[in-house]
Amino acid sequence: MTDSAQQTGGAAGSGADAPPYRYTAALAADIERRWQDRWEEQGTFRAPNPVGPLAPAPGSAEADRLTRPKKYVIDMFPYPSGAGLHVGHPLGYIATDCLTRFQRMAGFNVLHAMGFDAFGLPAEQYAVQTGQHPRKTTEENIDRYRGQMRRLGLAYDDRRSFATTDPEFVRWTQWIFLQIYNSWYDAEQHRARPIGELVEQFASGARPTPDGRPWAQLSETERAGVLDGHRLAYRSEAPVNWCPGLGTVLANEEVTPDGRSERGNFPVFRRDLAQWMMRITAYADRLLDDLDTLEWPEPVKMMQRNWIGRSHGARVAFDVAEHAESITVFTTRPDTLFGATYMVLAPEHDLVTAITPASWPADTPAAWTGGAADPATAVADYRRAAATKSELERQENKDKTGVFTGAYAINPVNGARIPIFIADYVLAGYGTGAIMAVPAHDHRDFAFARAYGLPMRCVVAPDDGRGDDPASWDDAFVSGTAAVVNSTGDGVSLDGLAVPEAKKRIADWLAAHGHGEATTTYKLRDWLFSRQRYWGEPFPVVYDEQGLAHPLPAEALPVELPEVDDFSPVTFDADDADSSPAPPLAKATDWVHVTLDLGDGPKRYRRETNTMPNWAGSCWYELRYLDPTNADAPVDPANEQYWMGPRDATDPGGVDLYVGGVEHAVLHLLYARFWHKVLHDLGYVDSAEPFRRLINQGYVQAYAYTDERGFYVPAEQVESTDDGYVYDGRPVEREYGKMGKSLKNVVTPDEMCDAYGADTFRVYEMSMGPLEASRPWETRAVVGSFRFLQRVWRSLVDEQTGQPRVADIAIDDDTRRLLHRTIDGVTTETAELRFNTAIAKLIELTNKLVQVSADGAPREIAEPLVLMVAPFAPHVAEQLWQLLGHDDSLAYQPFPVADPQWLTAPSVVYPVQVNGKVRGRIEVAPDAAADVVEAAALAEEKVAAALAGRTPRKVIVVPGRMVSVVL
RNA sequence: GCCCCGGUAGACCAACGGCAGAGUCAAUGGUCUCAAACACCAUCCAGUGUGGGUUCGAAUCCCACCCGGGGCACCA
Repeated sequence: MTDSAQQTGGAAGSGADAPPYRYTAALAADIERRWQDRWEEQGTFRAPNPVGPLAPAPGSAEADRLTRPKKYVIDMFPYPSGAGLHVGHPLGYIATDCLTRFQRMAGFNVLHAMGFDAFGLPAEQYAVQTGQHPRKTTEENIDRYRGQMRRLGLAYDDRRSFATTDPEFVRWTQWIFLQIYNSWYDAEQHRARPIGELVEQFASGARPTPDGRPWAQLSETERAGVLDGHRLAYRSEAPVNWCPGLGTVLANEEVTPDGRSERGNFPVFRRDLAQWMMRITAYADRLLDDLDTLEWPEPVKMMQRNWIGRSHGARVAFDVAEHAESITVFTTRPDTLFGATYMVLAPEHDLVTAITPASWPADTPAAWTGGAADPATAVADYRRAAATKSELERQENKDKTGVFTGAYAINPVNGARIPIFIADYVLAGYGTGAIMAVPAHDHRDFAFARAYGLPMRCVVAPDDGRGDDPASWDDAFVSGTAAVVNSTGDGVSLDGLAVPEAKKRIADWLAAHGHGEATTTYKLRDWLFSRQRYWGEPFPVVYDEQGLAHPLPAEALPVELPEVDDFSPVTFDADDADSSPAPPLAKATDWVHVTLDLGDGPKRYRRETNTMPNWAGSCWYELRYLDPTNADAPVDPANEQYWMGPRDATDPGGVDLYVGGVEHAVLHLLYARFWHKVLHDLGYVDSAEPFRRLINQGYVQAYAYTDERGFYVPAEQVESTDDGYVYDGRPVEREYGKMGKSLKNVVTPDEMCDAYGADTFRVYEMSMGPLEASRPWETRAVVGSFRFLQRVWRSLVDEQTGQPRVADIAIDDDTRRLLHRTIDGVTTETAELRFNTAIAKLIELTNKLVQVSADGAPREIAEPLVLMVAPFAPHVAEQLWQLLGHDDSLAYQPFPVADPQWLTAPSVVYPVQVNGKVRGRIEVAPDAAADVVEAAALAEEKVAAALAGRTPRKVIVVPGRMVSVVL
């Protein structure tokens, strides 16, 4: 496992007697440094904007670029961690860089930029430990990232880079927050509108207030409360995910299914706390439906669909027998209402206590009571047991448990008395927290009914031959298409209807009789937007003495973080569910208490001390690249329209290509879509979606090795022997996974640049496989890409003198055909991001070039080869281009175009199959008619022998491909 | 349990339904070298996870199963 570069002291190709101009790591480093400097000096990759500070001077080269079609291609920007980049991180960056370099040459105006998602926990935790300000840590890390990226030759527009922590960026993040705060969702028009328009509706009486009083009679506090019920950003006292171990609350998306924090894996508790929320649920339908307009990987779309979790069904109200209460259930199968034989409430359901009677009804089966003497005890015991069960235990144990409440409900369609249970298989947080149980047609209800001896009633006729007696079934019969039976009651009959029609009829009946209505529920919940952290965007909000929130005016932005001595929130024992959040900003009392004039004279106010979650900046950064220096708006509409606007009526617009890891499938991508849609509704952006096309790059994974004690050993020092893997003379176990410090298997791009140069590293990463595929890192294989570039170099440059050895040497037709086939293939493959096959074709052409270049390289091959290599190995390509006699950078040289004349061969060899086996080959003209080919095939010696005089039943000629003879 | 993605040479990966190999690493032999490394030349290497089906013809399309990776998981 020792790699060759290390054996030679760190730099490949170097040797005491190497020719002075051999392409070695040292020469590559020299070339790379030189071209990186030149690109920077000349602003080579600056993309012109239509308007604003980045608009080109008339008549400049950039002005010409504006006339071309555009491409906007970015990667998910990184959080700059203290560890720097390892070889896995830049996979996507290199891919978009190769693509955009190609697109520039192919005639597009290309916007390619990179920034930093720089708020976040690690810098803050470091600050807590060391006292170093997170800004300082962050800036140091960003500098390091910038250095590493520059060294890879990534061609970004340097004017468009920023960090989300930059005060100018924070200013617009806060500004967008205020736009969201000052908006409401008009469910009739399906779009966000300014809150002022809602106020007008209330004031004019066009929209009644919640309690019917005229708007003018409401107090200021009451009005604020009403409006908070509509604002897209609002404060609410609601159950939130409180994580004592992190000292902050978390969004639902940041909590794992087993109830722990995604970061840190600490326990999370539900607590009622006043927090900022984002009304993302208002956009549930559009976030779901618009997925269809996006070119995204299907798994990502599916994860978002699952997360939004829309389901259509009905709410049905069941009266409780001998009670004034009624219980509303949500069901997706209202057509099976006649099959409901019991009801289940979540243990936490509000009405449980109210409906539980003092004693068990007569004839209550012992199994239903949980062994308790009375229902109240049974319910209390069960609730306690359910509460102490962890989410994980609930999941692992799928056996249905529950207990009878002693109460009965009345089925509205037939008046049947059905027992009401509580059971933890019904979740408090979904639907209404109550279900009607239809054991014959639901797997879960079936299992519960079997366990507790509850009756079943078949109301959908099985069409799989199992018969219509549920007692004889092994499981529920679930069908969305079969016919409904046994469903005639109080003025309604569903018998004979197929399930979809039955759903509709019963919904109409329920609505007409006041028992319910068709409805839609979602798993998606509003987005918790407060964090008790220091290193985040402050909210641009203050509170007056009554506690009413006041947004700050745009001129007051950005609200900057105060300097503090202590960056830590008060953290608690990770299991201390009773603790309460205390944000670090609350300690900055001079900052918190301010005197402001918000229009009615100077008054005392208190600042919001929570900060925004670190998703805020990434919700809109793709817009800021478009107009990074705009001081009047997040982005000028003309610039947004040019780079991201919809292409046609069906196109949502957005970034032309977005590359990043699948781990952001729900969180970042859902939040960013939400903000974008709000900005779209309010008229700030033309595009309806932020990211038109998305590709998830694979992971670069690596082997890690553990010794007999289970400790990781440095992977680079492990050797592979016939007896297995050995470290320091002792056998070690190999495992495969992520690259990371703790696994001691990190390889950095800097090491690869030292050993081979950035161009080699780029070519290697791109030739490892398709972008979407994960692949194992193998340092020793990098040398293959190095050899390729070395062959290109050696063919075109004299290793002794450094002079070009290119000449106007004639090439034969076969070579010329290979050249044009390569151009054709590389163009297609590169445009489609199939870089591995594009590079393979370039290697093939290079190998041919080596063969024909004994006395010098034919210019006819050399020039297009250099241009085609350029997207992948830009530095060496620039150097060669210059040696070929060109003064300008090749960044905007037209990509070679294949001549169709040389794409067809002078003759075609057809394999001839007889009964599926290849028996011979014939060579004919490429445009030979089918009957000519057939005649030639049948006449071929070996084919004729195989035929042995028999007449073929059938002869198939596939033009250009093959001949198949069937006997 | 359900849903995705993937199984092709020792490894990574190619192959519009048409001769399984474009390319890379490794291995083996050679050239160069005092020797090695680098470099170069040459050679070796699989019938495509398994079983069916469709077809003149299947790695490719269909069905079932096995293995690996990922996602969801009592969502009514």
